[in-house]
Amino acid sequence: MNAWEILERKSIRATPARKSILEVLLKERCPLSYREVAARLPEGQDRVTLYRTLLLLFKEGIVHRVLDMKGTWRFCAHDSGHPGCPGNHPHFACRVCGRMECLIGSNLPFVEVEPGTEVEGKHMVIYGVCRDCLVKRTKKRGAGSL
Amino acid sequence: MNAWEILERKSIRATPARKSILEVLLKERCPLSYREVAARLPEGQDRVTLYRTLLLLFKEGIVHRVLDMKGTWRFCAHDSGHPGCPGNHPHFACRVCGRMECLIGSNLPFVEVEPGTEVEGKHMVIYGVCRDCLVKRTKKRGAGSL
DNA sequence: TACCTCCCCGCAACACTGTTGCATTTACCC
DNA sequence: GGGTAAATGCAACAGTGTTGCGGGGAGGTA
Repeated sequence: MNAWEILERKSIRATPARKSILEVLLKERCPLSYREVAARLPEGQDRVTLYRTLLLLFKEGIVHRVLDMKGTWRFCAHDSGHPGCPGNHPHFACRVCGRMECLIGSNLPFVEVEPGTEVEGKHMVIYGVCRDCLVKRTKKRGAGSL
Repeated sequence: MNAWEILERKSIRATPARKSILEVLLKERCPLSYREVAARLPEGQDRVTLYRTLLLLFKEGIVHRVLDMKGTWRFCAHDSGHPGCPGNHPHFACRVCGRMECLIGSNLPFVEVEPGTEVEGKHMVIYGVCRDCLVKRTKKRGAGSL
């Protein structure tokens, strides 16, 4: 399903700004910060419109969002082929390149809370160094020690 | 163990600012934001010093920190009676009052990541409405319907 | 087609968290 | 008590995210 169809199905006006923002998220399958989305949009896109659109897409359930280790929101769209989407999975954040990935394979585990508490959702971020950055680091070390 | 002893044991200069900040965290057992810590300190405490001190306490392993649902760091000190402290447990964040609690009872669950990835840590936040806020809400509704 | 209304967009301004550089002051060791 | 390295306070900055407001465009109605 493309951006236009998704917006149409939710009865949201498919304006150029919304279409292009959603297209960016549909293309990149990992959670992007507002800054990363902006970098993939034609220059001149208003900052506030981008924020508002991301929030709209989130509230409509079209994308999910997760906080990275810097405290900024990242937004991600998966098509409906993934059960439990949007959002019901842990995420991995690379400390080196800052990239984040959805760990689609596993669902968020159950955690017991104090009785009488109303649970609305949960977030889980695993952080460390991704494979690409580990490889780069190893290569650098190798070159340096020659 | 009091603040002075903790700092002494880690060979950190026990300045008044550090002692009072650590005392606040030792007293309140739930993760506090810089703003909440500042509110519990005598007025006039410098913002930057507070940030630097919180970061120092975290890096020294005296406190742990966790991101709340607004993307701000919260710092928390537990004494060493808790196994896996500091930090190896999920947290609960109340959407209404903003308060956060440590779910000391359970450890962070294992999650499988892509092979070749280096995992350094993980964060888990369960969000919803805490018991106190639920009670208040119920009372309000009750009063309104009379 | 003309009009009208609602919603989207862009701009300006703001609040807040967190960081950096630098000069001054302080705690600790001798 | 003096010297030194570290801690503090101040000013300034960067970045994220929000709010208010006016203009303009899309879509519906007559």
